[in-house]
Amino acid sequence: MALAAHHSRDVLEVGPLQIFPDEHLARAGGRALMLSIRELRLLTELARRADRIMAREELFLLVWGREMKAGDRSVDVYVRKLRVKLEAALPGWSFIHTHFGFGYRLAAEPLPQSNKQFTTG
Amino acid sequence: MALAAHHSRDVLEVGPLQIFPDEHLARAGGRALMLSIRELRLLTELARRADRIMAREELFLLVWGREMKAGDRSVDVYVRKLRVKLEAALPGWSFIHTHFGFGYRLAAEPLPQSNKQFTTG
DNA sequence: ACAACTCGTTCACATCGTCGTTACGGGTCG
DNA sequence: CGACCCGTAACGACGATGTGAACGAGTTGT
Repeated sequence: MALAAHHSRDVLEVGPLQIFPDEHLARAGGRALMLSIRELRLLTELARRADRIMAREELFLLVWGREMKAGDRSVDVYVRKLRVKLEAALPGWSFIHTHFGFGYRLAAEPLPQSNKQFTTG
Repeated sequence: MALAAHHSRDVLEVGPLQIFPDEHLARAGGRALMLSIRELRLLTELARRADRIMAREELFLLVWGREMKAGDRSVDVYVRKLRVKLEAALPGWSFIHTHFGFGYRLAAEPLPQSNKQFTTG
């Protein structure tokens, strides 16, 4: 626990997810994710407060750098994009959790197994 | 102004339950619970007077912010919702106890083991 | 310069979650 | 046993969130 202020040099880890903000790169179980700037930025800010609920307004301010206008759905849309890519990279995991009326929370949680998928036959 | 208002910053603990009112979040043994606004609010108010019996009218006033009308069953319904989620998160524990004719009391109590579930054979 | 592509933004519609309510039945107490 | 208290499921309405798609601006490759 050296210094606090600049997030630089850091690696953010959330379960099998690794995020290297300075390198503009995120890895899922070692494999690099193909994320756009906004996507990576959003994931990064979520990861900085992993396992805590973040309001849309807070996220928007951190990622877009300006106040969020009422009714703006940008955060939702990008959460969706992230979910699709994370799901593709790490099926069986769930990362971005909706807290109705509050915001989103990032945390690596295994998906409830729906044991009907492997019909080993 | 450092008066009563600072329920903030607090963590309410009841056995394996943790409640972070400011963060709109409650945890069961570390794992985040998915509660709605009302549910969280009700749990919070119960937790603030843990182990003491609270009348429905008192709870309603604290959670809904207005007087409870006679015959209103809202508190009962939300107690039920909480019980379901707490039971799912921490089976083997009992949290919200009914005091017939008086109200409810929050306290973490281990469930009496009904040792008939493991038929080891 | 042009075409092909990526990205960000915005919209419209679909789906889901929450809330307050009600009804019914079982539980509890006198 | 009878009156009341409580547990519980279900409903409709409303708002919040999920989702796919269109559009234009900017970028890259040729």
